[in-house]
Amino acid sequence: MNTGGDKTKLLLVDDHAIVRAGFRYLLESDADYEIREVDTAEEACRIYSEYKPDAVIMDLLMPGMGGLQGVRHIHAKDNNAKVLVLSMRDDPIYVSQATKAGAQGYVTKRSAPEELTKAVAVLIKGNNYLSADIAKLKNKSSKTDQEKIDTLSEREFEIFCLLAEGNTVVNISEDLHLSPKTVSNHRTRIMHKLQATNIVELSRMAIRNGLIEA
Amino acid sequence: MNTGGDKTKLLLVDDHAIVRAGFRYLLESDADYEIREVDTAEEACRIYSEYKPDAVIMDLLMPGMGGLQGVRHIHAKDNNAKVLVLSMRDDPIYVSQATKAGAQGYVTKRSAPEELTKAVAVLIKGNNYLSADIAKLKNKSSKTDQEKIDTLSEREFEIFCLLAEGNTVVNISEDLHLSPKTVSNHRTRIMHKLQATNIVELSRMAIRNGLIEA
DNA sequence: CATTCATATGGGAAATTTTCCTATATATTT
DNA sequence: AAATATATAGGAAAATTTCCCATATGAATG
Repeated sequence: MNTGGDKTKLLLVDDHAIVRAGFRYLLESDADYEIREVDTAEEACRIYSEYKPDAVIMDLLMPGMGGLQGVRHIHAKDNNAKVLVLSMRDDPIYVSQATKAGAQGYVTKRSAPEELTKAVAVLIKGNNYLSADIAKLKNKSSKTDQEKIDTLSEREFEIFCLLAEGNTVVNISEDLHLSPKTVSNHRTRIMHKLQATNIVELSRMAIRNGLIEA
Repeated sequence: MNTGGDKTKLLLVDDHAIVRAGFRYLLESDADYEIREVDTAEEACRIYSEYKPDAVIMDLLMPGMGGLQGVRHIHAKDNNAKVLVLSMRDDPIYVSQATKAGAQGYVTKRSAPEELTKAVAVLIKGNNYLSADIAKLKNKSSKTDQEKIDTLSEREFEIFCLLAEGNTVVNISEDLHLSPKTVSNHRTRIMHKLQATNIVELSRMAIRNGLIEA
């Protein structure tokens, strides 16, 4: 923990030196932290046990194992570890993934500076923090992609993947020995279930969720 | 190298044990290799210098640094390293990337078993190997995505990105204050120039090339 | 300077695709 | 036995896409 009178220790994990420098600047002007920086999740895992930081600030998109894996590893080492995830994306795709991996907080590059320091303070007190813009986005799309995809029947899921890969209705109907009408109707149902307004949204959803590759 | 009388040493890098097992089986029934397996590119880099394999067989899509990075690292360690890239995708998107990274060979999961063993043998003799199906695909789509995208005019590129993000023709026409007919005609031209047969292919091309996010 | 060329713009008509509604068959659950 | 979910597909209307054409404009070229 950090029960003594010594400084609160932070570990800053990001592959961009500029981002680390920015975060360090913000944090140091907010409170008297002791901060250590590393540029890979691998390195973070390596020094975690030795450095024993009060909180880790972890970027998600990094070369190597990536931040998500990093969070998992650190959480495995110390299930009281406090990890604030810093996403360089706008959308909250990784929020639930990060939470599952063991993160207590989630902010994006778009978050206001005060939010970033506040998030760190909140985590250190032992609470969770979800950035305001992310919370808003999460609400907007009330259901996650995964939840929507889960409502598809087996056949629908099969056709969903084929459509997402760019196969045409006629193509699929030939592959599956069905009438084009059948596939076309499945298609419409799938779009409804996934709340997609066109086929491109559907395809991107499949890509985002790792069902197919771009 | 391996000038002595000892066995030819191979390093098999793939995160799927089943694939490694399959490759090992094929290789062992082809020649008397000494084979070592690892499941990450990181691990491969770590043991490369110590194991000094005559050739490395590397999958591209792996958790962690990924195969491409792995090839680069190994090539940096030993610029005589022989690396056969094993792609789990059908399309040859990564061929030039892999070659640039320092790979001497490229085969896919679709390649015939004899091709896989042949590729390894060819590499060890010091030559390059490109699998037949990949060569065919490369010819068919003689132009790379980038080259095709480069043929788009400014307006076309603008509309290309909007379409790729899932905007409809009518939507775009309103945004750009154009007739839906105009955008629709642009759309058709774009599809021709990019040799896409439908809008999903177009979108995936944009995602693959980092123009938009999934 | 006239001409050629690429580009941007859109109309018209045909072809295709998508949607919406309906209906049947089958399997599962209650 | 009845209700429910799913897979299948037809018909008709609506929407989209393609293809061909035409015009306008600006840049490049002989």
